[in-house]
Amino acid sequence: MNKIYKIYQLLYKTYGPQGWWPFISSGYHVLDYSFPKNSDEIFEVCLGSILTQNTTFTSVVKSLNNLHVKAAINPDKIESMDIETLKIAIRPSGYHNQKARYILEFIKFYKSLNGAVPTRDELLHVVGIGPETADSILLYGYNQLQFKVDAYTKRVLIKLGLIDEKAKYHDIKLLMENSLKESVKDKKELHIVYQEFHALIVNHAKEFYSKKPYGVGCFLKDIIT
DNA sequence: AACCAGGACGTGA
DNA sequence: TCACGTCATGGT
Repeated sequence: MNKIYKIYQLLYKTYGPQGWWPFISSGYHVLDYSFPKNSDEIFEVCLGSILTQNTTFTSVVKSLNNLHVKAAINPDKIESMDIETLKIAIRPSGYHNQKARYILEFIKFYKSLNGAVPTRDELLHVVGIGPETADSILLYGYNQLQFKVDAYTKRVLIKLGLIDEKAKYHDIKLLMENSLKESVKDKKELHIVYQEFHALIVNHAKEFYSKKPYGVGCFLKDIIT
């Protein structure tokens, strides 16, 4: 068994299932992987994925609630909104000028899909959608086998000596995906592992990797060596 | 008060 | 390609 999967197992045993993506109407959904249930929830994941760039999800929830009370977690509704109103609604999650534009750019793309599943490459061509946001949308919104790498993932893996400090997004993504594919053969189970793993890393890193020096008290170091 | 949060883009070298 | 500045609000 490879080290990456060992880390997953230890995190899962320690923290349990995370029910990662919270929905405005139904909240977290621990051990229920039947989400998103409809196009409204898919769009909500896309919106949240953009809004959460370099911000905490608690701030994103405030923004999503602001939109929700206007019944505006909907592509047409947002497009027809006054842009200043949109900016005010998403202000809690920061960068409201940029993110308002990103959201409107994404909606144009989203509507052109007509319900189809976007490819990763297509998403990357939308202004405001980088690798992590694309993977977030695909993994949590469209149930695709794309591992989402974030700053915490990199930080933890560097501390454990599993990647180089100069490792790039794609390097880390490949390490995670290849390691997990090797350990988990069932596709549905693998998808669940992708979702839970990212959530578990964030949960763990918030405690042990958010302030310097990183990794103090991190119990993952024990099983790696 | 300084620092960082579930990043992406534009610029110059 | 790559390092660096910028974007903004909220919590610790």
